[in-house]
Amino acid sequence: MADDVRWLDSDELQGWIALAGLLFKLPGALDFQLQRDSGLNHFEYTVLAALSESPDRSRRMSDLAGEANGSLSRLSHVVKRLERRGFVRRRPFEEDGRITVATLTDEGYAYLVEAAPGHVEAVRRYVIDALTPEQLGQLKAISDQILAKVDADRSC
Amino acid sequence: MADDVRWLDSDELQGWIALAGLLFKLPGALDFQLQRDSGLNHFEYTVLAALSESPDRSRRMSDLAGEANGSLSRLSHVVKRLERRGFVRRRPFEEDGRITVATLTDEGYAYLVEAAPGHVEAVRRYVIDALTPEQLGQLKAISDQILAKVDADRSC
DNA sequence: GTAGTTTAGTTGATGCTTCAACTCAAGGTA
DNA sequence: TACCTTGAGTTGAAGCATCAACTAAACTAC
Repeated sequence: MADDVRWLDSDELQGWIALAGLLFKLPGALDFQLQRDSGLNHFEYTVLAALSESPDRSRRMSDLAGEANGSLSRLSHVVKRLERRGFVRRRPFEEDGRITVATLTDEGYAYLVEAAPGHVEAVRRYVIDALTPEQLGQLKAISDQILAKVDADRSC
Repeated sequence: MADDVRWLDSDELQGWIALAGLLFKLPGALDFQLQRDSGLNHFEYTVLAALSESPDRSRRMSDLAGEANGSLSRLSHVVKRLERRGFVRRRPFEEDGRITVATLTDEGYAYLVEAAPGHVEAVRRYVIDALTPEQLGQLKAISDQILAKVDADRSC
């Protein structure tokens, strides 16, 4: 057991504890609003939103997984659920049979349009309006830097 | 359908997308390291760590839930698992039979001591070392402000 | 052209989280 | 005393996420 661990000093600990609280609680709060008002969780919403902004409201599965920050397996399960509810359709891509293209249906689009205002309002209430514009910029830089480290680790 | 939704402008959207990425990916990365190296998830680790810093390594369930940022129900399930593994013990509180006190066992403490260096290293790699000290201070302020809004909503 | 490899996606099992329903103890209140 | 209410925790069921195993298509190279 190496005892040369660089433990966190007081400032580091305080910053980390605050972030950990955020990681535990904000997702739950966002999921709660979406689930209550629209019967979607945050990941499902993100998938629908990503599709709605894609050309032809369509995207291949692995692209979509990246866009929505989830694994391909998770996406596959979720798209199956969304397909059952009539919000998404899947079909194989002609030019390469390995590829599956998911498409947002009109019902799915309509459902997203209903869900969006409540979700945006929640994001505004919890995040945007809680911060100054300057802090929001700081948050973007901070998140990007952390994500870069996480992605570096998990992709290789 | 009211159409007076305050949609997000470009800066707001960029900040939110970056944060959303963080919310989706950082927990997974931390869970992955802990699970692989210690067979714990982040919430379980947090519970053990909270107990280890409590007087007598003991704390009543609802306190502990608050400290670990989880619901009482979630904590109850998790403590049951941790009890099965011999890391925690539970007993009723004499002075008020409604209260349950959870105590970290010696085995649990030893296990936590083994798990801590790897977890701290991951936190350092993903978060602390990715940021300047100034950014870490910003992150604490930002997180606290967001959490205040979330808690205001969910507790009342 | 066929054998092996890589790429894309799906599936099933397992485990964790959440929600609602429940138990049990303690504090009123009449 | 009996009754109601509140508070603390537990439990079971249902849904969701994760992991490993799998299928199938396409490329590679002999």
